[in-house]
Amino acid sequence: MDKKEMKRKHIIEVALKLFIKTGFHGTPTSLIAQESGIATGTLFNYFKTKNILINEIFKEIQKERNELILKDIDKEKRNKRKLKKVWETTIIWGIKNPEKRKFLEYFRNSYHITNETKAEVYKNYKYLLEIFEEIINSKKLIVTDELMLLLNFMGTCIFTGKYFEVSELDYDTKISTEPFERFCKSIELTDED
Amino acid sequence: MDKKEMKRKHIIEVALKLFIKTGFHGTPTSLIAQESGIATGTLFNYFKTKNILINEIFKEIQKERNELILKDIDKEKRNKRKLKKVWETTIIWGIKNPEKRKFLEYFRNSYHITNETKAEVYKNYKYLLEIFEEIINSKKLIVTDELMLLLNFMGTCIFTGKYFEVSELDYDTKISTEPFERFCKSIELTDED
DNA sequence: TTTTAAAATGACTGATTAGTCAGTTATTTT
DNA sequence: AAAATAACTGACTAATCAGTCATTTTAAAA
Repeated sequence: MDKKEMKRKHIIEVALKLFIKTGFHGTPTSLIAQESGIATGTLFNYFKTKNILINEIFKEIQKERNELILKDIDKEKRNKRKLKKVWETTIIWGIKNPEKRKFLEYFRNSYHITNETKAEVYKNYKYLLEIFEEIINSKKLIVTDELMLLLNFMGTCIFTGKYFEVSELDYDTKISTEPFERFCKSIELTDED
Repeated sequence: MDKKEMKRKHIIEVALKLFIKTGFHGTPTSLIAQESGIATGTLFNYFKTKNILINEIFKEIQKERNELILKDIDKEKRNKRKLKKVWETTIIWGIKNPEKRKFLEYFRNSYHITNETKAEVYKNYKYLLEIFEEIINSKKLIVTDELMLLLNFMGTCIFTGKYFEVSELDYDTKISTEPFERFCKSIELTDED
């Protein structure tokens, strides 16, 4: 990584922390620059506007998280194991990266994030939809559609992550597996699937 | 309701819409006043600061929603029926009040909401925790604790609400019941419970 | 070493903002 | 009806902010 890219990453890291602490409009660009150890003017050499900056942060985090979740997923043959991998990686990433997780939580629905940025994010869920479609077909489940199943899955997963945050516990496979197994039970997904 | 209270409610309604559209710092108090049909100075007669305003909105919505959910809940004897009531009311309220739902979603975790306000909100979940504690004990479930079960329940419930939002479907008991029944199945909760 | 190009600087600007307050209007009390 | 009180008004202020640009510093090329 060249010097310029390193500096860019550093600014993103600093701005991300400030944004989750005091919000977008609550964080002056002058402060972002100061905390990054650069002049205000320099900040705008790296990101043309403050809006572009927050969108770049969003995309960067989303990309990093998604690549991690999808990594090696195709090595798993069985759908249950695939889901388990997604489940665990999502939760562990959230615990290891509390600030990034919070950033996504805070700004996912905010008006600062452009539709273009949001569209990029939705693409990431395509592979999960396909898995659920397959499960519905093979198990002949009576279920509204794969989107409903995906949302139930994500809901339980995200809120299990929340459990670790609220209870301030370290990650524990046993605790994390429990709600996952309950979800599988509810759609009759076994180790054979 | 007296005139003053009506005006207060009106300002809250206007500000709520603006806040979810352009955020806290993105919404000038002058605009809130203008859209409410009052002078800027008058706004500050009703709410001493902008921060107090957003916290009041938050508390008001949370209270309204919670009272509706808890209404008549004790009329139900069986735990499954109690949960079903919570489930349905939560989702239906969200569909009927998309702006208020969004407001809670956007600002629940934001730094504008004081700890005092947040503490008030957490109290609302006490009755649900008790229900889950009872279920765990009576069913002798192997489960981390009642908080985990509560979060799994809320996660699935909120994301089922999200399903209706994303798919732009009207409320449908059949569609809504499906994921609820799946959740019950996962904890072996039957109509007899 | 000298020249050229790229990167960084920070004082500055034009615009905007939350909240004030002296004065006005509406309402209630005497 | 007059006096007293309460509610409302909006121009104003002191502060803040995103983004600019003329100048300086650093790095690369000749």
